[in-house]
Amino acid sequence: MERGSDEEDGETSRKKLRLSKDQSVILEESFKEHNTLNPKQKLALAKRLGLRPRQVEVWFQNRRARTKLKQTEVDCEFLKRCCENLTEENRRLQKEVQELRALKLSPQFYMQMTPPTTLTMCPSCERVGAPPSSSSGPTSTPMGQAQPRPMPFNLWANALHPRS
DNA sequence: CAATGGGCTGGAGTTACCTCA
DNA sequence: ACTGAGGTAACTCCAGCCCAT
Repeated sequence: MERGSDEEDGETSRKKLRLSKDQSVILEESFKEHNTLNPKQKLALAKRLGLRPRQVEVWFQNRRARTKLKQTEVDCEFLKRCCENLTEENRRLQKEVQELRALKLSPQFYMQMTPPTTLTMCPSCERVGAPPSSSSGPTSTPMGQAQPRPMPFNLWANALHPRS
């Protein structure tokens, strides 16, 4: 790698060059095609832009860094939304647990209550809390009635495809 | 075949300069 | 005119890879 190259052609201080609009456009286009350059491509691009190969190299390094930073921000937003969804889901489940506990304590109301929200119909088998046809295995629960509960929604899928 | 040293490259972090509100 | 913030070109340092010895 070229090091300390800013004093070539007698310029001792590092002068900051502002790339022209055209140069930026060409660099961006090139970056879209491939975000790294082999030495040949670098040389050709530098020649085309009237820049030193080192400048092209630096531009690509910085561009990759910017891309990564942006992606990190996007990922961060994504995780934040996941967290919010999970918090909300947790709140709901806590509430449901409370309701179920209340039901257990007062069985006289049991028959009048509508089923709790998370005991909704399984989208695949279309049953409400019914056991699978085969006998219950080692996963059967103490109550003997709890079933594998269908997931209300897929958090990751929701976060990934919020509009679908 | 494994070890080693040198050259090259990319990533991460930083600095210096420029622009603009 | 001055200033602080943000953007970015250019830098340093380091790690990883490849290749010749």
